[in-house]
Amino acid sequence: MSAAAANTEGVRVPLTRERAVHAAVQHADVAGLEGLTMRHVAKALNVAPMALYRHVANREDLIDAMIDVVFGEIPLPLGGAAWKPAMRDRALSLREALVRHRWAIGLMESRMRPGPANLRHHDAVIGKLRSAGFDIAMVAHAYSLLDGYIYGFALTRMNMPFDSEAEMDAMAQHMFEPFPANEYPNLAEFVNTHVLKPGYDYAEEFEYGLEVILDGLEAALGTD
Amino acid sequence: MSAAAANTEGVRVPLTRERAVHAAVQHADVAGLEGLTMRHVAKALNVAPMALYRHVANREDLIDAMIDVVFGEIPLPLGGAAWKPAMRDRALSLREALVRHRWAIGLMESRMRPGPANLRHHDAVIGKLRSAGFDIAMVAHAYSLLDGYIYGFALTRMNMPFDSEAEMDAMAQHMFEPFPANEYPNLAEFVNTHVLKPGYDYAEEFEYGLEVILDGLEAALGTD
DNA sequence: CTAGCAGATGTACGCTGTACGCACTGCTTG
DNA sequence: CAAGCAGTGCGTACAGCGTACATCTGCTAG
Repeated sequence: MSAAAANTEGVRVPLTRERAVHAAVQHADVAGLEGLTMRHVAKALNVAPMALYRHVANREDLIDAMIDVVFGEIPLPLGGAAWKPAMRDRALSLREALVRHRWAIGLMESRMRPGPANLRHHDAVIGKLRSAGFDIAMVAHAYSLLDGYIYGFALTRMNMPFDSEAEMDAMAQHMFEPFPANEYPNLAEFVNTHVLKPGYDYAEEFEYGLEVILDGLEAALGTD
Repeated sequence: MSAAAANTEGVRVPLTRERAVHAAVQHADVAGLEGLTMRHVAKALNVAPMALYRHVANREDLIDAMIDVVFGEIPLPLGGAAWKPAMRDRALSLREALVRHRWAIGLMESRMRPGPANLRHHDAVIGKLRSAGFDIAMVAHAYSLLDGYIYGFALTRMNMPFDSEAEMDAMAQHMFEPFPANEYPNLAEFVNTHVLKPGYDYAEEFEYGLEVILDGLEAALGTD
């Protein structure tokens, strides 16, 4: 095989920052952030590990770029819609992106080098709120509440990727196993009659809280 | 030096799980989760790295135990107080614990092996809500909203440990540096006139959102 | 044809978690 | 007092990590 990068078809495809970042995102979607190693990303691209360093400064830089990809997937609230549906749509889009890219939860707001999509996103959201009559302090309140809730909800549900109810049930059993029955009666009742109830849907839970927050902000906006 | 562990005074102090976990918590408080290596914890205890494995199954098990220490620092809502002040106190205690132990944010709710303090805590909180008239579905709503907000707020503020305003200002400059001025006017206005304003206090921001959520829950409880 | 150069590579280093087996301790028995 | 035993700490070793550095390769400009 030639020294130059080649894909599986043997056609020469030069490695670029974009290709590297995309491969990294795809890998992290499957293997998580801990499974994201420079060597694995390189292997996915049919390239030597050190080749990546021509296009990214280091692993942190790669992750910064990956986060900006996630921000880029969230539509900007640009239209003339009212602030409330705009914020609701943004919250749902952001949540969907976080579900697609679990590894990004916890990193979205803690990067020291925000990318352009990141800044553009926040600029657009703030602009939407400002033009809807939120003063600066109220923007801060709204943003804290909304993003706190969105990221927090994603975070607390991150490690619950149970597609089937049986899987969920097994996990619950596993967690309670080391403890005597009835030691935690309230928790047991809650888990048994609610979380494990057929048809329980996290997405509905998310939207309930979102409405409470949006209504609370609307009320606060009126009394300002 | 004898084969048995000895502290700096030469008095023999047997290594225990508790001592190991405590040292790990202290180390993580300073060095973060990434800086928490088995070798460093061992060094802090004046012990060989592998000695830890007599008391801890592996690094994950150690972290599980550390998380339970954090849960143990949060007072349980036991008294006869009304649910609202009880939930407010719990939220503030939890937030304080997360500020003390930044490394724990993102791990508190995602452990597959919850410890006894963890389960006791959730049991007590659920019990408080139930005895205040929340039905099971309403408990789920309240818990999702409150914990989502608490953890999310902590998360979005995690990497903002700026004690001084000058430090905050420098960080903001640094983040905007690579971009042309006025490319993000709304964001710039927000950062300059609010975040960098003297006297801006994150704690106040947290409590504002907390009141909105508690009021929203109270209203929903009434109309149920 | 040759020079230069950008990009991919191979090697190597210090770090990590931790499997495995040994060595030492102090207690429990006879 | 001796013997054995269980518990605890240690030393060695290995695979895998991020990445510094020097080298090699193949394209492009003259």
